[in-house]
Amino acid sequence: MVTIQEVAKEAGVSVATVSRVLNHHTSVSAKTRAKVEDVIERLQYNPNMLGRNLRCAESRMLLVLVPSISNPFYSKIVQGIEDIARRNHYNTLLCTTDSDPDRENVYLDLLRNRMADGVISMDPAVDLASIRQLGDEYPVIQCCEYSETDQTPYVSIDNQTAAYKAVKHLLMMGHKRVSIINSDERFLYARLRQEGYLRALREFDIPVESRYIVHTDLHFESGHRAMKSLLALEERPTAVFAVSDTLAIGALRSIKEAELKVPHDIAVVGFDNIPFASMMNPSLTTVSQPMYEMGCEAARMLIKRISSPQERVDSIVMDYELIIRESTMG
Amino acid sequence: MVTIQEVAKEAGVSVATVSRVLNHHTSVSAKTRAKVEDVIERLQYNPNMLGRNLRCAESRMLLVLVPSISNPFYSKIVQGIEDIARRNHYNTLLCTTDSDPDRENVYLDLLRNRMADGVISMDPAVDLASIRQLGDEYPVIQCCEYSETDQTPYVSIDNQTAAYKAVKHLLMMGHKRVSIINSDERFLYARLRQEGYLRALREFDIPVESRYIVHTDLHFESGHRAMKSLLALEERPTAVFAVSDTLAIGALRSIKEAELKVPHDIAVVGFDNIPFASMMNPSLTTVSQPMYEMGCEAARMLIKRISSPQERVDSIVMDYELIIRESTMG
DNA sequence: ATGATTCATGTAATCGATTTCATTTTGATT
DNA sequence: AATCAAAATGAAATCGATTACATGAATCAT
Repeated sequence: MVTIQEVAKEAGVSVATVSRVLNHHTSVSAKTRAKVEDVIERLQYNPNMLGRNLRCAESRMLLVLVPSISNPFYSKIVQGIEDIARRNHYNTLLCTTDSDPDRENVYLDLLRNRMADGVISMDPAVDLASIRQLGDEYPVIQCCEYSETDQTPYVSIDNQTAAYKAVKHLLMMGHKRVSIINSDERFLYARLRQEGYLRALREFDIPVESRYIVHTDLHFESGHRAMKSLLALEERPTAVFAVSDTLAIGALRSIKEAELKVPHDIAVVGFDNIPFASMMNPSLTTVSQPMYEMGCEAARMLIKRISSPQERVDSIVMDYELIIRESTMG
Repeated sequence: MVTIQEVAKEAGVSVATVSRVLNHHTSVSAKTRAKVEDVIERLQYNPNMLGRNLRCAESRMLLVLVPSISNPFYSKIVQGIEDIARRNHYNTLLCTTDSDPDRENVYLDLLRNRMADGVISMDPAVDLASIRQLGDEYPVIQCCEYSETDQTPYVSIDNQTAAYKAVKHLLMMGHKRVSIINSDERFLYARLRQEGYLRALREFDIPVESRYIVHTDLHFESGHRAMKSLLALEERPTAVFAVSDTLAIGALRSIKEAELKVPHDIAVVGFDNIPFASMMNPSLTTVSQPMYEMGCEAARMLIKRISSPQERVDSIVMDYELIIRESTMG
């Protein structure tokens, strides 16, 4: 492996000069610069970042924690993060936690071990207490999911109102028996979206029925199963609000298997507007979050936090949009 | 930040001893070990991996190149890679290239800059010449896509036969006008799958018609558009083989918009068996690759290559399975 | 021509770990 | 108690870069 020393020797200069050339310092004569660059080219020298990073006490890596990359919701966000990161000469370390605190902790060690300069967490199952504590010592940003009580900066949308509007859309179409397929209420977004659901029902004077409220995880199969149980009810719902498109897609499948028609027999609303939502048959009404932009903002916030740790960064609440498609409008 | 020096001083030993404790060397007395571990705990010391890695001339990072993480096909493979990597104390650096050679090259610099110890490339658009060259100097494994001519180890399936079987399945059901929605023939998998398609037609004495062969990229919208143009043909096909589930899903959407029935009017076969395939309406017949296992194997091969560079690693061709669902069987 | 100033370059310390080699300590054997 | 091998520990070199500081050369104003 070619090192800076060999380049220096070959070019007949000191390593300091080579380093200056590498880092585009001004105080190198054009002649020397040319000579060094020539040798670099000829020897095919590539600087060892471990050396540089050790010396500069940075890794130029951003840690990104997602529950899973199978959920396309996250991939757009990650794209935004990556674009901003790359533009600022950071690389991203994308880690899937499967919402497992142990795995999560292994990854957070990368921060403690200086292999990453900061972290963006999108995992709702994150141990919020430990994130808060980590946030005291390291740059941490939360994306989508966050804690209401502590001061870790986050970027998110108004989940409560978004859910409220989605459910209101169903109620305006005359539905009286509206179900919610929710994920675990441990997660803030799940609680908020359920609040939105309840708020809409209240506004339309519709009594809350616990049999219409189901909890599960975010997999297709779970949505499938949840819907199946709802369909088995004596008075089955005529509309369903799923807190994630993946759940809604599973639900659609269940409804089809029961040989019922969407939206005629049952209307379905999802959440996230993943690319598949528009491809479903019927296509899925859903709440669209500005995923790419959320990723960008999260990355910007993190980089700002890293480069000026004393400056405060404000949380951001972004806009969303209810996208009405076939699954609610025949 | 707490360093090994501070731990050493606090514990009243040399840094060498602390290092030995960290690395579980045997020649440390139980008493000293306990004392040091105590201090480590008390000071909340976390070793700086940049220091260690510089010294050990390794980064313990595996670079994984995928065209995009929006395609769920890759996420299962990546899971396999990650599991094996973590088990061997490697972290993975997941990078999306968007099949852009420039971006790809930026990521390969991570290898040259010693921020990664090896790379698994899944990008079919990879510049094969540059990968081969890289393979001479660094540990490189190709996954799914590979080069027939050079010796970079790969893990893949028999794409030609898999495609052949998929198309044969359509022909056996009596279809005479079978179309293929393919991606770019620059890619080996695209060429092989097309060969399989041709082989099946030949076997059934069906003349090849170029209007039934379309090329595009892998996005939904492209499948959607491609299908639309096929439907506009005077004699439209009665069956379609799409070389990717994403294309097939776009095609399904097109067919639905044309108010035709699948499989009654047109049968559709996809490729990859992404999780969405079984959720579609109708559910999608497709070729299932052992994605998770392929990822595992690729990671094992890469790690082997890294730890014993002189030893040869053999390429692996894995099994696949044709999964027949509603989109071909009413 | 001289001293001050700027510019280009080099020397050597430094980042935080590991590891070789030398030295000290321990403990068993006689 | 003396001897010696084995075990435990420490001093210092090392990985490959950056950078503070020193130094020498060139430029400039007077």
